Amino acid sequence: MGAGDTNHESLSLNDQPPKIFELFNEIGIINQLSVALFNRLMPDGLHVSHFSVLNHLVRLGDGKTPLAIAQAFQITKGTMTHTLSVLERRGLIRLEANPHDKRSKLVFLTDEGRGFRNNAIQGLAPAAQKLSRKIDMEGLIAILPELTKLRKVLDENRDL
Amino acid sequence: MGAGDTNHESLSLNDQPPKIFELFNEIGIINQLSVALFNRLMPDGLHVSHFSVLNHLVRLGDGKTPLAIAQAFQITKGTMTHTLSVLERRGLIRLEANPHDKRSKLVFLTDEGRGFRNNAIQGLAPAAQKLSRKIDMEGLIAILPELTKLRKVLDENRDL
DNA sequence: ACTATATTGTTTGACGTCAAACCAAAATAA
DNA sequence: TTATTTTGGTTTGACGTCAAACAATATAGT
Repeated sequence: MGAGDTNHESLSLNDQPPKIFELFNEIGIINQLSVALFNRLMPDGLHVSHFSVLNHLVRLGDGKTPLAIAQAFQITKGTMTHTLSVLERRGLIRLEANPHDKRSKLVFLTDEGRGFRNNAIQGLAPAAQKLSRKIDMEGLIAILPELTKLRKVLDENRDL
Repeated sequence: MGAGDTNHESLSLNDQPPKIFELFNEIGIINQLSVALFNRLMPDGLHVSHFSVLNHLVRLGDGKTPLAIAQAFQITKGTMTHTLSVLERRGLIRLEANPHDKRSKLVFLTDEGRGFRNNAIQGLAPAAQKLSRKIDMEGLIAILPELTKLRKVLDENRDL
């Protein structure tokens, strides 16, 4: 064993970073590059987070509460307040009072919101095509379950 | 085939999201949760991005240019300017003129910077321990090469 | 040498994100 | 019913991140 090797599995001061850090690092870079790419492809200077919300409402139906949407994306409710305010300012959603709970609101898509979502999908298509030709889909689909497992562990351990 | 199914592989308006989007989504959530976790564990309100820079300089040696560091982390040079300004304000690095190129600077660690990095590692250790007991390391290490491949493809296609 | 082009770093402006403090309404307990 | 606690949403303040425009220096081409 090398000098300074401490024989427990934590990150000791001299070690090379353990594989798990490498993994988080790789995931971080993939996230940055893919989000930056998506953002560049979004119309009107909007971001993938806006698209995600609109897409969510189209696919699962609107009339959801802000909190429910925040939880679906694992972001804080404060962040969702902010995202929704941008969407509302641009006229892509409408916020209404929740008749069953005066603390809360319900989010509805406007026609413009649906339109934006469809445009964004159109705009994404060419890049998705090009990318899909260079990517090993098989291999990536194969690792998806492993990532899902990791996500669940992290989700269950937010209080570490 | 269902009505509206268009039979090309792009994201059509009625499809469920293709697997590749699911993958990016899962990666995004893992990134958010892990970064938020790391940030919470960092001393003095600093963030994992600051730690990453200091750690990079310890492991690979300081006296690098800001641009070189930015490229190592795949972030823009503007972002690096900002990160370095925080580190400098806190006295964790020192910026010097580059004698070989008057446009450029060199980044050096201070003793405080090394200290911060070591503290951060200490602080990380307990959480890393707990997490490592709940994580399937084997499985994750196995998927690392697949992620690396994806990262490289994205990196080579920033201009999509 | 001189001009045109490329590169390093900074600035600006718009978004994202979190954690923590805060308010109002609802749910629960006393 | 009244008091206490919990919950949905907003606000604040500090960071991250990008793209685009800019200044200063370096390099290449002629």
